[in-house]
Amino acid sequence: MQEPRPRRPRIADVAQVAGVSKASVSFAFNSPERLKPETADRIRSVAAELGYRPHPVARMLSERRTMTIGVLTPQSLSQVFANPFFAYFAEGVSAVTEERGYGLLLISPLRGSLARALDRATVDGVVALGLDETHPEIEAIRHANLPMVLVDAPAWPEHAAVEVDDEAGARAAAQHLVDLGHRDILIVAVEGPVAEPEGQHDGVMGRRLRGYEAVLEAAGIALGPDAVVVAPATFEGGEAAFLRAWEDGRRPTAVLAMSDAVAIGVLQASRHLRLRVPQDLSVVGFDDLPVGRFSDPPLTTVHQPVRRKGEEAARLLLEELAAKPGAAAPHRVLKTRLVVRRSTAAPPSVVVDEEAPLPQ
Amino acid sequence: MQEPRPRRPRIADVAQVAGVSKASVSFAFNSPERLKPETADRIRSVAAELGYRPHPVARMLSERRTMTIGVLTPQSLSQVFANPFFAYFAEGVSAVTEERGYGLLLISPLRGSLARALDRATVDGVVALGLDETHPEIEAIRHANLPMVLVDAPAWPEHAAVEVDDEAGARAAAQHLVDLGHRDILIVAVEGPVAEPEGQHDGVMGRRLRGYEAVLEAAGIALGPDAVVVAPATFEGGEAAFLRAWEDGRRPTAVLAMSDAVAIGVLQASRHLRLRVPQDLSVVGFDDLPVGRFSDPPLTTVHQPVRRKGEEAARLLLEELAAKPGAAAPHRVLKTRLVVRRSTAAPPSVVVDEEAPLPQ
DNA sequence: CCGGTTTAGTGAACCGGTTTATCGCGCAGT
DNA sequence: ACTGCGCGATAAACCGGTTCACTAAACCGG
Repeated sequence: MQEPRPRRPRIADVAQVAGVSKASVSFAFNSPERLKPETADRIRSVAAELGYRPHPVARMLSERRTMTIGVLTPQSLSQVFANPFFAYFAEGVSAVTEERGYGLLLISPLRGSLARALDRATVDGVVALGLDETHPEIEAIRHANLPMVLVDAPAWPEHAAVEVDDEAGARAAAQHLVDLGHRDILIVAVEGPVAEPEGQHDGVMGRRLRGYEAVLEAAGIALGPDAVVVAPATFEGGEAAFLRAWEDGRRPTAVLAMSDAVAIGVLQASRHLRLRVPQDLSVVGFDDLPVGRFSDPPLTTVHQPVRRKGEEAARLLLEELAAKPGAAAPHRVLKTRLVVRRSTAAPPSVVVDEEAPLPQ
Repeated sequence: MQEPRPRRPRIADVAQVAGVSKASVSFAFNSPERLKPETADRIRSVAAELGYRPHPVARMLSERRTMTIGVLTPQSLSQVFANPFFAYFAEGVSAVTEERGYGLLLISPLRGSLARALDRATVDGVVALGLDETHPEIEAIRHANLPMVLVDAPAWPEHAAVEVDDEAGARAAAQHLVDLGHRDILIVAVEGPVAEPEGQHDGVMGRRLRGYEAVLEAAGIALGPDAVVVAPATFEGGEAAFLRAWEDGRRPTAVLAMSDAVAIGVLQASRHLRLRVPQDLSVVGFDDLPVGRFSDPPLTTVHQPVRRKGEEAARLLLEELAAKPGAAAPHRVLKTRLVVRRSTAAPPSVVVDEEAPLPQ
């Protein structure tokens, strides 16, 4: 049994019943000081009686703002949510949008097109996560001409941006393994939104890869063709990728994973394979998500301030919305830092050496 | 340097430049068959030149639909995102909304009021997650008179609902521990959106608690005043709650956790305390989130189809939107099922008995 | 009693689209 | 020559609010 949804009362209905003009009804809600208190009260009580609520879309149209901001992702939402990174990031942006009274709209490709989704999105501005310069619709998106702050994307000058020193973080991770004595290291990259053109990695993952490579090459470690495998940025993805590499005959002593989710998948895979971490295999992640503290062993990883990245991006966007146009677009680069927990150690052979002491 | 954001071209501008009426411009986009092909082309090219995109809010207003649906949560978004359950659920709803061309708006309390947030939300319908009958604003929310499907909430008849047999799931979990021989079991409940009135637990957590209690009491296990502790539904929450219980002198042989996130926190706490799971402590979770497969040991838990719950809810909502009003409100109850992995075993004393064989 | 300022409230324009009813026109049929 | 029809396009109403400019009445001191 469904009560027949009655036509929604509009402002004119309230006005008529209360015997006032539309304007007065509007004032009763938005500028009560312009009305005699008892008039305002009467209008409000009529409104309540009729069950009137201002139509949010109409309000948006005339106020010329939506009071909602969008989070744009080039992947489909089900992919996005499968990566715990996103929830943590969203925690950050929602913390500030919520406090400032903004709603949050998720924007993902609509029938294959991100530009189309953006066109349909009723937002005052957008924080774009991982929107690569090479995205096929980049021109259309730029064209939308919305206030936008870019996160984890090669900055282009007219928009504010917040990113992280990925390359330095990657170097720290690689250096840590090299210092421990590892020479055979498997890199597990994560798939971007779209396959990046081979050889011209410019996104976050490209930068991390460059960091890894720089250190390994400096240490005289050659990177064979099977040095890097890619996986979706999920637990399952990491697990499958490592098992696949193992089946292909790879026997690394350490893994550099480009995300914690993937790293935890690798941890699980190594359990299947009866490899002890860190004795038989070292694993280092990237991101430092909360879940990394709760894995066994706790994950050595590159910390980046994911939640703060979200907050910062939201903050920059809201500032841009408040500012008169023409202001400079700030560009923040946050720091990364290696946090060593328990998933890394010297490689097996070195351990053996230590156990059977040799002449120094 | 910001190019001075020029006034956004509107339909009238395009009409004027193209030398046609507003209606024709509209038709060029929405009903091209009503125009001579070359006219439509010309209009579209003028539009492209001017960088015209139909204003989404205006479009919503006149089409009288927003093509977006809301996900409503009584907690703040930063809390919501901290619980991996939500991401998994959202994965489900976004999978179907996305496929059907709907956008997704997150609705959480606005300056303390969920009703206010709902009033400002431009959505065609809402899936409400964990909206309790006892919510202080329940009347106002009902009043919004929006198509709504309730998830994990005591159903009220005029709305579609999808839930899960929480009590049966809880019973299965408790029975599993009892069968293994546990007698001293700590229950870790999770905090709802608002503190539920003591003694009158009607929400999901209340039902789970009833399931646990029924089995334990049937097994002759008395529940002391310190039998249940509560925690936020996060890794950290579970960890802290167990450590606190331990400090208070509790020494259970098993833990019934009302969520996987909490259970994984307990796993971590037990590592700190040098308790081996499952030898010294058994842990069973609830939800069966992906992360549970990746913990060490993999988590014994009550499976509920979280992702499918999201899909189902979204599907019901979209059906309601398409249907003429007056249709019955379906009410789905999905099944739970215990999945035994490696975090549960007989309690320590029993293990000792087995190691030192006794007369059968 | 008068001119000027407040106060309370109104009418109409506006936000930017979609859609319905209508209209002018060229053409075929009688 | 007149009618009817279909095509292509349009004018105007509508969606449901906010706000600007204005007015009528009440209030004020001199």
